[in-house]
Amino acid sequence: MPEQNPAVFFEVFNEIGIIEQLSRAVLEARLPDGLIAPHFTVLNHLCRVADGRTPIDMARAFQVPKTSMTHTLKGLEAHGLVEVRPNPEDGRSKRVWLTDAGRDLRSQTIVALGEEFARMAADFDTERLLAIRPVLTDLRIMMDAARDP
Amino acid sequence: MPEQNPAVFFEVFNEIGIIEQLSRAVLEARLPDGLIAPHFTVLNHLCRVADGRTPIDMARAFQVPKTSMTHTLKGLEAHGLVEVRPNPEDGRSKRVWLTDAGRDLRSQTIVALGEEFARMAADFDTERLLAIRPVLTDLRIMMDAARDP
DNA sequence: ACCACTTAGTTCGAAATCGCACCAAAAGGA
DNA sequence: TCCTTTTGGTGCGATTTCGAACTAAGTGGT
Repeated sequence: MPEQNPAVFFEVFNEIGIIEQLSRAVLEARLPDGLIAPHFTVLNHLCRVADGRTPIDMARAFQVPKTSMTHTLKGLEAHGLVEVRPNPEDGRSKRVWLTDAGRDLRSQTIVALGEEFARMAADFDTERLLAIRPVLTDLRIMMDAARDP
Repeated sequence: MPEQNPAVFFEVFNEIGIIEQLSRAVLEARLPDGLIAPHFTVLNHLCRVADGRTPIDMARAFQVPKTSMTHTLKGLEAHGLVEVRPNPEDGRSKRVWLTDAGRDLRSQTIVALGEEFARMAADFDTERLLAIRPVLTDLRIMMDAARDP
């Protein structure tokens, strides 16, 4: 007979914390020196979602302070992976565009990660991941909606 | 017809990254000023696993550099939550002991989190968490074993 | 006993995160 | 229009993370 035991949140969050750390290490091992996970996240977002986004849009999308986004974009710009240009429609803001180098680096990283994930898939049934994905997504949505505004 | 698609790793890690961020925010909102998640992790570990652990043991358990552990312990010590004493069995190392204040803070935080998780359980069926927990655990174990030594 | 090697911990410096304060531009009400 | 408020972005400083180099102490081979 199942009971609603909130303690399972604790255990799940604990595992998630460790997996996040390990998966971040996997990603960063495949990035050039000086680039870390947040840099890749921005490249990926611009590529998948919408090139030409404003910094504040992305800060909100990733739920990081805008000062952190400024800093991350500085790093990407220094590596020639994005271009930050003024926004002609709003003098306060800017727009961030991928360069060819940025697009290339993102693609290469995706490929390298794909290879690594394929190796992992030999040791771990991806069916089980398919099964938990919707639960993680719903959990994320619930928590996102619940955070204090 | 299911196929082994490594891309599901990407999606799962992405959700996990977001949930980690949100759950860390939930924890840190319930900690006193100046204390963050790693501080609590150490308190919890000492309480649950073994009081009197050496710093290097905990650094390895959490897979953080030993310099980070030194820093975290400095913070806990400054708040009077742990005591760091020399290890009589090994002149190089130290042992970390919870103070009463440390034990109390850990308990109170667990209670506060329990209340928060109970609220979450009203919006999210904990049966689904129970179901994914073994998958997360196995995934963590697989990745832990796979990381380059 | 000696000496090379390993191990635990710290110091130091670089990079990252992020709150606070600030500026410039936009928005909106009177 | 004028003036207040809001919004996007940055500069600054405090804290965190973490690698490199160092010290002190234990280990082990000869």
